Amino acid sequence: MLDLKFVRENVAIVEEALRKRRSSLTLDGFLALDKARRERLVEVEGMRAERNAASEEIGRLRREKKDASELMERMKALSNRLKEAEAELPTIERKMEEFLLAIPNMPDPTVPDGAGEEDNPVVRTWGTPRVFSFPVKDHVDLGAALDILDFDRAVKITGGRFCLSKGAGALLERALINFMLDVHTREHGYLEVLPPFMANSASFFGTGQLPKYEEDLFRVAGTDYFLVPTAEVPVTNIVRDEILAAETLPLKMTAYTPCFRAEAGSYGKDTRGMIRQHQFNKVEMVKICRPEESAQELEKLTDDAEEILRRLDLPYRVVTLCTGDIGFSSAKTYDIEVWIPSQGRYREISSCSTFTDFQARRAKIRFREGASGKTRLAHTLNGSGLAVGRTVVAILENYQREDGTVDVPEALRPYMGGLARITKR
RNA sequence: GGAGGGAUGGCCGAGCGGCUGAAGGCGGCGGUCUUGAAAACCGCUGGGCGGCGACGCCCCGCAGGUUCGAAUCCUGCUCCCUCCGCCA
Repeated sequence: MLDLKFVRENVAIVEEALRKRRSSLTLDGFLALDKARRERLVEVEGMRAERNAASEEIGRLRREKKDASELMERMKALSNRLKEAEAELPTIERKMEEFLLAIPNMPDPTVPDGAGEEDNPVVRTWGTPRVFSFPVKDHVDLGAALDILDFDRAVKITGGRFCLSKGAGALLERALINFMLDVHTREHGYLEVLPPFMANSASFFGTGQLPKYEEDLFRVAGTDYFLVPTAEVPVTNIVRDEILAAETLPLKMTAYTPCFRAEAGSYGKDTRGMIRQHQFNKVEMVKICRPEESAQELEKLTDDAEEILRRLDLPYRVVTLCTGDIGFSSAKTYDIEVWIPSQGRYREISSCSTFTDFQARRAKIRFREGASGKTRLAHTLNGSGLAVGRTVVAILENYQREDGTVDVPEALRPYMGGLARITKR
């Protein structure tokens, strides 16, 4: 959510940002609504002030055992008029709220202008895609032949866009989770947390998934709970409605969770394999920091995610999402894309964003400035470190051998009981 | 699931319907004292909205209601705690 005052005073700038985001939203009517609200407010508050003063006077009179009945009579009438005047406010305020909640974050000035994915500039590339001397298989064929990925059984158990991992496949998934968490906690200074895998609607409002993106979520029937689509939701909301001490910042947390996404509107996209699933594992990194630090923290966060790929020796590149491709709550996002041999292209495996104070304002995440004692909104950031399912895809495909077996990356072997190669049982 | 008890500021904790945005304590900040620190003493110390400002308004779990006036009374909801039952 943007600051109401900022929107009021910078309508042209906000509309320019919306245009750059290729958003169809306009601020038509916003200023009129805001004006109406303030006029009403002045009127109502004036009446309240009068009522408060009179009530005090009545209290004084009664303590002095004097008659206050005439004043009380007058106040009864005022009170009724006040109720009428107040009645319109909630409607206006609800409309204002809807307006504000629908406005996406302002893109950072360094975010390049562009319409979509194809306009995202490449920031850097690491590693060289391996040249295979044999026809490459994709992870579905590799996984089926090795009997470590079973999509058919998953369909029977649940349905499409689910996966059943078995044997070395399940072990690989578990090893990756442990490996990623260990690197982030032991070497990058993050605190490991294991949050609930469901969160209430207040939390989803806090990080911006609600009210706009409910159709992407799985709701637990008959409750106010939704399955988490990313650990960002439960972990960022750890500090919702809190005023943090400045010296505790930056807060750096990492969490493993499964992620549940309805993937509405992605029919026909990535239907094969485990690139796009309703449920996938992910290790997430979340930071809460001072506004002055957030730009630098985004760079570090992105590097923390890249480090995992470097350790796994998987070729990747980093792109900056352009204004047309950036997420609703994000001010700036780097996507890390890993090389997928079967597709001959890079695919997103991590998304690292700074939300500036956009989430913090919604979730009321503040900190107390040591010097002034003033409370300020914190900045929030998060990034995948990494999406585990897609890492499995990348490893199977990049480390495949001609005979259909798959080498285990050096860094993972200690996590897999020393296993150096995945072969059919 | 059944029966009780509770929800007040950064924390603990008072609060007959008017003098309570809220006693008192702790913590924090500033000062006196001290070579320095501690102790002692003094003062300050919640969040938000509107206004250039003086100032005004809102907030005692949430939402309604009663009343001239609600932290205090009433209704509904949410959450927490204790005991019993069930259960990984």
